[in-house]
Amino acid sequence: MSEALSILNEDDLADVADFRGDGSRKPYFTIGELAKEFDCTLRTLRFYEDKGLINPKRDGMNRVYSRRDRARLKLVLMGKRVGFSLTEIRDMLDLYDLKDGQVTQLRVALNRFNGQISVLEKQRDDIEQAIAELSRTVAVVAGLLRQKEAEEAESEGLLSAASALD
Amino acid sequence: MSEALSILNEDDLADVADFRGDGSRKPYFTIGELAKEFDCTLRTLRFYEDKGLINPKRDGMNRVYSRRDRARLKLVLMGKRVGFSLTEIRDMLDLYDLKDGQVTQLRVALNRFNGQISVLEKQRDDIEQAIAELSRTVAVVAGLLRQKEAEEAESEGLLSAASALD
DNA sequence: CTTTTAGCTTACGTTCACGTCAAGGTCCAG
DNA sequence: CTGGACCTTGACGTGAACGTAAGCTAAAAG
Repeated sequence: MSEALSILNEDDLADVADFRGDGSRKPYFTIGELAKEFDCTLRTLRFYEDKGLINPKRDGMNRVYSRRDRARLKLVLMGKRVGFSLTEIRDMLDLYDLKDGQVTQLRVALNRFNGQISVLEKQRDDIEQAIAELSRTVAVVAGLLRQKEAEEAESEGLLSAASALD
Repeated sequence: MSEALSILNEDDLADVADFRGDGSRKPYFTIGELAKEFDCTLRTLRFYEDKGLINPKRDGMNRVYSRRDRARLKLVLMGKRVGFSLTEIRDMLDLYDLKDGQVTQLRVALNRFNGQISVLEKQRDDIEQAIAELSRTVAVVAGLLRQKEAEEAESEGLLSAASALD
């Protein structure tokens, strides 16, 4: 089992992003620690292992998670938040450790990476559109609210229906 | 059944975004038309109706979708792409047609809108991070590939099995 | 007039992503 | 040495989001 090329290992990626001021630089984690840190259940972590998303070592029976495992988990949860399935996430993670440096393999990987990027860009645009829409609506509602509040303060009388757009 | 206030109806929102040069300004759609347009199944549309996401009128037995229904469907699919559950989406859609103009209701709605906005912003940031990460990786892999190709061109030795696309 | 097309309802099946017991192993404090 | 705390592997259950098949109606097309 050649541990392969591993272009960029997640240690680097996540450890950079996750630089901690405090001195907690633990190299290994138990399943319970990770579950608590990322607010998921033990079952979930075992399930992810079952699906090949994480590969913790063993100390006897017990799972031992490296920083790499932890970083991968982080990516998994990120992926989930933005709507990817676990299998999609596994495929994406697998791209990170290509099994060899064959030229054709690299080409395939590149294509898939780029594909993934455009998917993500589309997704981001969708979200931005949604944000814009919501913001506009917020503005309108806020205006309406101020108006209502003014009315309410002014006349303590009857309420008439004020609008009907359709 | 007072059809209520409906602060911003989706007609406006989506019709703006969806301004078509051609003159196809159909006011009503069949289930099949919508299914084809948005590339989903009839079952899906009926399912969404069951879940209260869309409310087509009926012509006898047959469903008749208005532009409003169509716009809502669009929002549903957008929501799905960015990882929301159908119930979350329904809640968000419900915010669009508030049942009355009570001040407290408006306040509640405003809060939920703003909450939704920050969720979306977080999501967008996640995605942007992922894109950045992937782009960096692409750069690295592309460099590696160029290097490999150069090596290969240099020594015209043996042809080892070059492909295996499983 | 039959067949195709499009739609309907009812209802069971499926996949994903876990939840929830059940039944037990290991180690440490009291 | 006994009770927690923490871990293990099954295995069945569950909610979400549909798929799929069966059997019916109504209209259009050949």
